[in-house]
Amino acid sequence: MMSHQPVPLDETLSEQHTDDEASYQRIEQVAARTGLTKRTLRYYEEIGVLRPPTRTEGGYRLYSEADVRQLERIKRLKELLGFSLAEIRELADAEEQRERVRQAWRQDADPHEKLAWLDRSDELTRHQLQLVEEKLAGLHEMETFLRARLDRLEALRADLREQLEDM
Amino acid sequence: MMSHQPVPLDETLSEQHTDDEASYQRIEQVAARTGLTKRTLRYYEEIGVLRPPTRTEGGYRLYSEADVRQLERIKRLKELLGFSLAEIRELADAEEQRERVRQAWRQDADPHEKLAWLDRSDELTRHQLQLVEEKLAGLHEMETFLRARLDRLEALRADLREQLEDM
DNA sequence: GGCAACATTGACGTTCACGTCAATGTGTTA
DNA sequence: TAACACATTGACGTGAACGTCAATGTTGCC
Repeated sequence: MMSHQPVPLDETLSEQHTDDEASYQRIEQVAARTGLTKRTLRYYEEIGVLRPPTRTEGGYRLYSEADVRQLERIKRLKELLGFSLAEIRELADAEEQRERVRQAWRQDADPHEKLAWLDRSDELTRHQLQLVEEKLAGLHEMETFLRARLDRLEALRADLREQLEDM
Repeated sequence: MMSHQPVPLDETLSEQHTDDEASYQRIEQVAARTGLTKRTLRYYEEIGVLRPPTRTEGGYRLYSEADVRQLERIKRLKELLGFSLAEIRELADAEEQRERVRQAWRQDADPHEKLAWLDRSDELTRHQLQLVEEKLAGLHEMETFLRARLDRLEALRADLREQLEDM
């Protein structure tokens, strides 16, 4: 009821202005860029896999470039790797935890506290890595199997060609 | 109403008796071995991702070792690689096509026909391989990223330890 | 041949990941 | 400031992948 420029509400006094926050985009744009639907964007926010973007005074969502990157990561985790949104949410939560730790890092001077945080971060990362490694192992097995089959097919083909030439 | 031994109906005159068909198992057993539920086994059969197993005269399902292996493949495709049952069904259909081609292989004497079949089989396999490669690439990227993070964490840890020793 | 244990087929219920529609408010442009 | 495109929040609908329950039939064993 009194808006002129589409200026985001918070982050105007953002601590680090990584020029990600320079260009905000509305939901339609982001949907088009990511290949997701508007409904999906709202849903991801609703269930907590995407942190709520900023809003205009009127309540329109304004997505940052960082948000778009996160959405693309989510999309890959889902489509390419078959993670459920629940799993993705776990990963995202872990990332946020890590982020908070990084923020607090410079605040805290106690090296023992810092070591504990490092260990926590390390553990989270190793857990994620393990998930990835498991899937990698399975895929490698399939790859090997399929390549072996291709080789066998090629051998058969060679036999056939030889047979044909001999006649 | 007149059954004595749990002898499967068909495949008793099976063309090749690969001693897979030697030990048939009932649904409970198979469920326990595969970690799937009985409902899931029936469902997979219903939607066509698993070819219907043989039955006793009374109608009990009897799964072969080959069936169990197929179920384990399906499970991996789903849980590890995130394929949908629709995708898995496509892959299974392709496999069956390949199987039929193999059966017909010895029947047909025309080398040109055989070459055409080889090409078809080759194409199916390459398609499957491509799906796998795509997922592999995505996972490798994630792996690299996570390993780099672990390295950075280790570097920070080393710094901290040094600091502590100096005091 | 009788009985407990396990199987079968419906049929309906549930969760996830959205799709779709309606009622209403916002942003931009003429 | 009127108009029109685009946004918002409910709310209900949907397809996939099963879970669960009921009614009934089968198998193995004594």
